[in-house]
Amino acid sequence: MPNGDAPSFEWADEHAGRMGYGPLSILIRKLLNHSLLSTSDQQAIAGLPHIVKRAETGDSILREGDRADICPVLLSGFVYRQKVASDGGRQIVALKMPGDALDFQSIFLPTADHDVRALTPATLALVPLKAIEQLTIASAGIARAVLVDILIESSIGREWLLNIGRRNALARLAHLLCELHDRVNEIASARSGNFRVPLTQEQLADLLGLTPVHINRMLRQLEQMGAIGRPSRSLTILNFPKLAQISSFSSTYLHRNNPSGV
Amino acid sequence: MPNGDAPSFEWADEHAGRMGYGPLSILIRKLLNHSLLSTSDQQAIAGLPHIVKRAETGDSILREGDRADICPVLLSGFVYRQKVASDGGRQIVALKMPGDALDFQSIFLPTADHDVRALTPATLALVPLKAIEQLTIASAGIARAVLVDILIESSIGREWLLNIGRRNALARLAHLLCELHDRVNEIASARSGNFRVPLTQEQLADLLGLTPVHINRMLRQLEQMGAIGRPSRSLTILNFPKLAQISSFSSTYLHRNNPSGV
DNA sequence: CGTTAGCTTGAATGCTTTCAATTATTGTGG
DNA sequence: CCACAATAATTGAAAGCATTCAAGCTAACG
Repeated sequence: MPNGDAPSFEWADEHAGRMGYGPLSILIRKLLNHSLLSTSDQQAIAGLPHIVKRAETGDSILREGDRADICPVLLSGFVYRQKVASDGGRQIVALKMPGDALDFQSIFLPTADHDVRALTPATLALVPLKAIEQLTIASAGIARAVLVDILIESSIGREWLLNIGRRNALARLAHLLCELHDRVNEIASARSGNFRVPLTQEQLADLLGLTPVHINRMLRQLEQMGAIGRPSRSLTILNFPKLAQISSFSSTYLHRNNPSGV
Repeated sequence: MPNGDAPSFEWADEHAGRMGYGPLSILIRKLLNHSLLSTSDQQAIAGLPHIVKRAETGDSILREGDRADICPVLLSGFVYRQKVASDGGRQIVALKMPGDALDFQSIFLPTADHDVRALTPATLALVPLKAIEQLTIASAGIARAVLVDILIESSIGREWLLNIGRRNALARLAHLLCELHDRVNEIASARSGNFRVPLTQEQLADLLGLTPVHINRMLRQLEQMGAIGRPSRSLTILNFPKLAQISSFSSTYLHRNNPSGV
């Protein structure tokens, strides 16, 4: 049982229920970031049957090999996908933000190929896959929005491959922080500086294909450059432009267009 | 102009026109590997308007920043996706095989986030995106098949992240070769050993986040272990089990299920 | 038959890891 | 409220895997 002290990164809660759409309104908001949805589409999503559930840090939400029949939607908190190598080495292969659906994939691919775990305390809406599948069949607009979501995650994955494969440790770390900065600003109303990154050094290492020790040294370097701050045991972005310069960051791969601009 | 000597890896040609479905029959076969398609769905795909075009090794098929209105389908040969870092470093982020559609993404995301280039001489069927989009709207079965294709590519991308992020050079290389072996056997009728890999050492390096020099040394090591052969300037897989053992390869991430087994 | 792209090799360098030990922070229980 | 345990962060030194640099070689192509 968690005590009542919610950690940061619960912005989703600010919006829960807004627009009269209930918990799933955050999913609608997220989809509207890149896709157009008719009022009836939005109502259909809001009306999806679901159970709200709480997950604590580290909890497993989906396991490799599972055959899921529900699709969790992240209402608040952060979550990651991971794969584990035979020698025990772990690689985090995706980070998901509030409003993201975590397992559209299981609609079509029966067995999960990776784990999903809570990065921070999180709240989830568990939606039956059947219900989502029916919605995508009933509405081309919703099908489209779901697909765009999947395509953007793929695009991010490709950028990560470039990041891990071709950048040195410092640039790699800076690049990840830039992406986090941009993605978080997408859901929270943007306040450019200062954002507390909810990742331990070990998690950063598993995200970037490095070791915790080396992450520590690179963080210190970024701190000395004034790019980040590290009050007590946390990590904040202080100078986004500097991070972007170090990593040659360009956000085009995030595909954040206003959908009207089609 | 190419001379008449087709390189290896033109298996697609063996099937062109088979089943009376014309050039796109290979796309249908590929989709049938993982999805069920009604006869009318298959006919609809075969009937897609298209232009057949030839691409030579290294030709650019799609460029980052492009706004494509056609989706190339790979009829024969191999193709890869790449991203380029600001320092010129290149990362190959996907390999595509005959029968694969190369740019479903542009239906929904207007600007390309990566390049697509020919790895070998290749033939393409250029299909108007509009036509594909209409098909996916008209047939839930086709929409599903297209989506599954995208999801499997994503799954492969996640495995690549694990491979590059967490395995050493030798295992990384062995793992890639195992994947190629399996994916090629999926389209050609499987003959387990002996398969000529159409990648230069430089391309292998760009695929695995390594340098050509180190690839060379790792190849020699694999050769000495009897896992691969290197007649003249080419590369063949001799001992798949050995490669699988070196890299702890498991093919589940390829999601090759018979679609009837749903 | 020369040219060229791709492959091979050795030596030196270096980025990152590994190992090992210490310090700091958070949370818990007395 | 303080002591204690547990997790996370920090640091230094040594080792190692992979890169870089530079040169020579080989196969393929025109």
